Amino acid sequence: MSEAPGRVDDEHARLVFDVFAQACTSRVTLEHVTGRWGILAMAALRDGTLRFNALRRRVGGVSEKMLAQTLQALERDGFVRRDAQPTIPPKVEYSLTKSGAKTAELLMGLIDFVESQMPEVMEANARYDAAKGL
Amino acid sequence: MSEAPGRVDDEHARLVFDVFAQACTSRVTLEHVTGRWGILAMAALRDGTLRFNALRRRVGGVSEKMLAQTLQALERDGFVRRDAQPTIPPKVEYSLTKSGAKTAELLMGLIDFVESQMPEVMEANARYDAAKGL
DNA sequence: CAGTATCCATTTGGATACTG
DNA sequence: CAGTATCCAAATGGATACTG
Repeated sequence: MSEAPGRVDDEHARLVFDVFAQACTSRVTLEHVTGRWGILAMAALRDGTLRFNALRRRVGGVSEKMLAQTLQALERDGFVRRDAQPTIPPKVEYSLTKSGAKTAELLMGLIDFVESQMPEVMEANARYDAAKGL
Repeated sequence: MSEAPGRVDDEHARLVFDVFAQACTSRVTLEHVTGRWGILAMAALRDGTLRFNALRRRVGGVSEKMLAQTLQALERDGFVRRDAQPTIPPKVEYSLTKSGAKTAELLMGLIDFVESQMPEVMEANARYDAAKGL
C-alpha cells in the first residue's frame, strides 16, 4: 500500500468501476420498467387486470416472445403479479403490484411531461436538422 | 372507398397501428432520456456544465461513440445545450436546458423510487428464482 | 480536445412452429 | 390460451484509428 507498480489509472479505474457498479444495481431493474415494452406493459396494466393475449393486443406490435420476456422480468422484480389458474384452457391474469403501481405512476409523470414537450421537441429537432443541413 | 377487398384484419391492423404510432411519437424521445447512457448523462449534467471528456469520465464505462450519439440525440431533442467554442484546442461544454432539467428531475424521482425498492426487488428476485428452481 | 469513421462481436428481437 | 423453442435478420455497442 506504499509502492504503486501500477499507474494512477488503477485507482481511477477503481473509482469509475465503483460509481458504475453502484449505479448499475438498479440499472437492470430500471431498464425493465423503462424498456420499450416494459413501459407499455406497465401503462396497459394501470387500468386493471389483463390476460396475456388481451395485454398483447392492448400493447400492440409486441411479439409473444418479447411480451413473455418483459412480463417475466417485471414479475421477477415484483412490479407485476401473475395469477395463473390451472384450468383448461389456461387463464393467466396480470396486474400491477403496489410498488408496480407506484412505479407506473412515476413513469406516467415522466411520459406525460415528455409528451407535453413534444411540440418543443419537434421544433428543436427541426432547428437541429436545419442547422446540420447547411 | 366503399368496397373492402381486404379482410377485417385490415381495419384491426390500422387500429393497432394508430395506437402504436400515437404512443410512438414520444417513444423515441423517451428512449433518448431513459436509455442506458441517456439517464447517466442527464444525471451527470444535473450538477452543472461539463466538457465532453469530463462528462465521459463522470459517466464511466461509455465509449466515445455512444456518448457522442447520446448527446447528439439529447441536444437534438432540446434537453441538452451544446456550447462549442471555436478555439484550438476545441472546447465544448454541455449543460441541461430548462426542459432537460425538469426531465432529469422526473427521471430522478423514478430512479430514487426504484433504488429505494431494491431490497424488495432483490427479495422478489430470490423468491422468483427459488420458485423456478424447484 | 472533441469528435468521426470503420470494423467486428454481441445482443436484441421477430416470425414461426410447437407444447401443455 | 399461454406460453416455450428455434432460427435468423437487424440493431447495438465497443475498440481502434483517424481528422479538424
